Amino acid sequence: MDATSADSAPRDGEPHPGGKLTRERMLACALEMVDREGIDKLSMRGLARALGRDPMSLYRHAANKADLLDGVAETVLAELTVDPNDTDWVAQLRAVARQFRRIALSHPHVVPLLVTRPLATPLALRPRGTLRPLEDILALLTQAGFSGADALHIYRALFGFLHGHILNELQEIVENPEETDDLLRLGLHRLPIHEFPNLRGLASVLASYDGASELERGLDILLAGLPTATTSAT
Amino acid sequence: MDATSADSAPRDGEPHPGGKLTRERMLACALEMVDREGIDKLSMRGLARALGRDPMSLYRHAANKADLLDGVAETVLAELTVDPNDTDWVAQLRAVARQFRRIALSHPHVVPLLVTRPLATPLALRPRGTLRPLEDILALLTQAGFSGADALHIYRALFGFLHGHILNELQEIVENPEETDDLLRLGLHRLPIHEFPNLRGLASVLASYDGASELERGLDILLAGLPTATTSAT
DNA sequence: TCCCGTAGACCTACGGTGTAGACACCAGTC
DNA sequence: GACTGGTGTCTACACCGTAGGTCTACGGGA
Repeated sequence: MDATSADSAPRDGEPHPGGKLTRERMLACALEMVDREGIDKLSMRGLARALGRDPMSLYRHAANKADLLDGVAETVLAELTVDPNDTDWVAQLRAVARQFRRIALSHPHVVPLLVTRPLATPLALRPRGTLRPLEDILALLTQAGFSGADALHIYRALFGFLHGHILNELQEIVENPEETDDLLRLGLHRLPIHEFPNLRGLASVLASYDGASELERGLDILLAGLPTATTSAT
Repeated sequence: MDATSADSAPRDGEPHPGGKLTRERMLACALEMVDREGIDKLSMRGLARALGRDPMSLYRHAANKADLLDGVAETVLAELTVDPNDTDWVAQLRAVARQFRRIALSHPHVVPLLVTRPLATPLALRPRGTLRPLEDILALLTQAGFSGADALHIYRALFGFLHGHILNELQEIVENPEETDDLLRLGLHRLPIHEFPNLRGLASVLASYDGASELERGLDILLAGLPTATTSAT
């Protein structure tokens, strides 16, 4: 009675294409959907449809929708790797920053989750994968000679800046990409001239935003200023 | 037949307590609900209930729910005032930063809206009240001698930092406020010791976070570093 | 005076949502 | 064989955002 399938199909003709459903597969599929259609198009039912399962199956692997979203954020953040043994802490932080930017830009729809979910959960209850970069950066900085308090301070300054920067960068949305005139491209002609003279005058500058170099300039300022604001090390 | 009410009641006995519904009243009520119960407890139907109207009435004053949320964010941001004629631009930016922090802390549930809504809308289509601070700060900085490009750069750096800072500060959630031991207060005892030694060791530092002074230190670094990163003025 | 346009409020209804609760099935272990 | 715990499924409930249509009051020409 059974078809060509391996030992995973229970009885009917191939009900579940790829064997058992795991949390990882569920999260991967959810991430893919979010990347494609944005965060509020993700529904439990839609996700189940994409996986070919019953919607209620998902609740075996996530307590509720919030938990699923936490999982998606954790999946993305897991791409971030920190080397706590790097002896050049400045270089390592720069590397982390660039990595973070790259990850955020490749999952723009997840960014609201990344910056927003921690507001709802006490630190110790957050997904473990979310705390990993924090722990590793603390290790990096204490090995570099900073006190725990200063290390924490630097972590906060760095990620505060990173979150702010990425929110800035993702706001650069062009309204009419095919238009050549910057004012029209950005839709700024809609603003009344006498109320927003400065803003309208900056069309060309707005249009030429360069996120990568903006990040570097910010890092320059931050990393130059940090040691003097703490009891400096090395 | 009519009761004590003023000239606003049409016929039945006092159908609408306070006269006609306006966008301002609707937004004020929405803001109050969000402040009280958080953002995802706000529904059109619930809001209508609180206002004593039919749910569909709200659509006379907001195109849809997203527009309503934009309105709430705009209402909050309207509390922010910038004096573009201040001759001391550094002091003025500091004042704006402190104001922003105060506003954000008094409406913590709106913060996700403040940092997140702009990601969905091109700059020129955002609510006007949202663009006001930008325009005013550009005016302030160009009057101080900065080029338009540098002014925009400084605005971005400031608000990037502010958003990052406030997201940081609002993450400080105490799990068991009545507990005296910091480790238990923050729930850090739940983390495995061998996986998160540094983080667990920082319980006391985490518990004594001071947002106000953190903001000031960040501003010191930022405002000291900015002029050298641009073609400095005054 | 009549007429008409418009703005505000309301009602109904549709197709979606998250998820509680109960039940069926299976693999292992005693 | 009986029991147990993880997994999948089905049904059902309460709620959501909002399209479409209707009723009423009001203001301004004609």
